Amino acid sequence: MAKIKTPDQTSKREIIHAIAAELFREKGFRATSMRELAAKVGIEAASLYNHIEGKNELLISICFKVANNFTQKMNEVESMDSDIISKIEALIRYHVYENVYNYKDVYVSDREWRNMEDPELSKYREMRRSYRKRFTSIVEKGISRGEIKKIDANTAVMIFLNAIAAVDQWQRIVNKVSSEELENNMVTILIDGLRK
Amino acid sequence: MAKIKTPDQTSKREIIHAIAAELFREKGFRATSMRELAAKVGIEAASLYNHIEGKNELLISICFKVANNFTQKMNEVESMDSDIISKIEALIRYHVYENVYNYKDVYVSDREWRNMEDPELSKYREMRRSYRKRFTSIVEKGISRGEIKKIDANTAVMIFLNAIAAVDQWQRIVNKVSSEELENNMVTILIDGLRK
DNA sequence: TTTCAAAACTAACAGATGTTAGTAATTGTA
DNA sequence: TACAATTACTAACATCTGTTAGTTTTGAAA
Repeated sequence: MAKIKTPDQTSKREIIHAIAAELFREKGFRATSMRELAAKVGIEAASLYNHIEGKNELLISICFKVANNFTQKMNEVESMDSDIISKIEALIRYHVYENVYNYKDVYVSDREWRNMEDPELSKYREMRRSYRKRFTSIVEKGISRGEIKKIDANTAVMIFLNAIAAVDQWQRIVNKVSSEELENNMVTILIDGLRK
Repeated sequence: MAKIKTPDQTSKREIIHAIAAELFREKGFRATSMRELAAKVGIEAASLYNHIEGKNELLISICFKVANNFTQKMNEVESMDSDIISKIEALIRYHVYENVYNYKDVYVSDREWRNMEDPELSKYREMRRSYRKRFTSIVEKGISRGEIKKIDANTAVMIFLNAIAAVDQWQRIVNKVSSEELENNMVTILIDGLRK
């Protein structure tokens, strides 16, 4: 036979995906060319197509990897047997975690998903919508149980999701503060507020 | 002479800028073509250049308009003679206001500024950095005065700025909740937290 | 050493892009 | 009505885009 590929841990396909995420994050999906990506991988643009299907596939792959992770976490949290505040805390901590350790993919899926096309675009939108809705339901249950103030649940969820999506600034902060300390700060501010 | 331009309220240049902001918001700067913009204005692409200098100018104009607004507001707030919580509340309310009534420009300046080039890019980055820093200083003063919990001020500011930048979702919520109610929700959640 | 698939290369495509040149139409003013 | 500036148009440019075709190189298995 031949060239069974010595996967020195990571296949070339995975390397391409990783570098693509990096470039999409830095410059945006549209502003990143296949020639630029290829150069950073160390091959010619045409050679990329021995490993991937095309530019769109790269974006689709990144977006759904992230969306699936968050959906799975939501499944876990919903089936937790605990009070509502703890569930929200778990979600916040997971968002922080993903944004710290997986920030390139998370950032791209959050800011560049609009560049997908149907049918993936519709499917992705639906996953986002569903995630928000499930998050909102948790907040609403907290309100009706008296654990949470009577605020608009949609607004609260929107604040949370966006508060947490500041990926490009995370890195700067994580270098000063530990990831755990960051999680604690987030939970404190979002759940108990600023006022002493 | 000739054609002194009857400015039926808005000049064509302003119309072009407004439609550009709309398209940049919907599809992104890179994904919006001059031909598409021209079609929406109702003229040919080449005719745009009788009114504007080029595509980059459109983005630059939008970004700095917004940046200047926020900088000016920060000047006002810094010179307010009030407690720190009130200053932060004033900033939050201004962010909500801008995001509701000026959401296209705000969104574009927040998500598409990376597409600028030097020297504008550097200048814009510096304005953002400065704004964050001044916001952080306010929070830190609040902490040292005992008005605010001992949290990491950088994290707090980052949460605030991003919580507030959820422009595309704002509109959906504003249709259900009034703008004032939205401001109140934001202030409550961010300053006093979720917990009852 | 031969073999053959994997993966690299060169060359080129067809289409889209921002922009310019040159020209014709429009329109308020003289 | 005639002038002249403004603004629209058509045509074209040079460049960049993602991708394909066809070919050569590579490297492990036989």
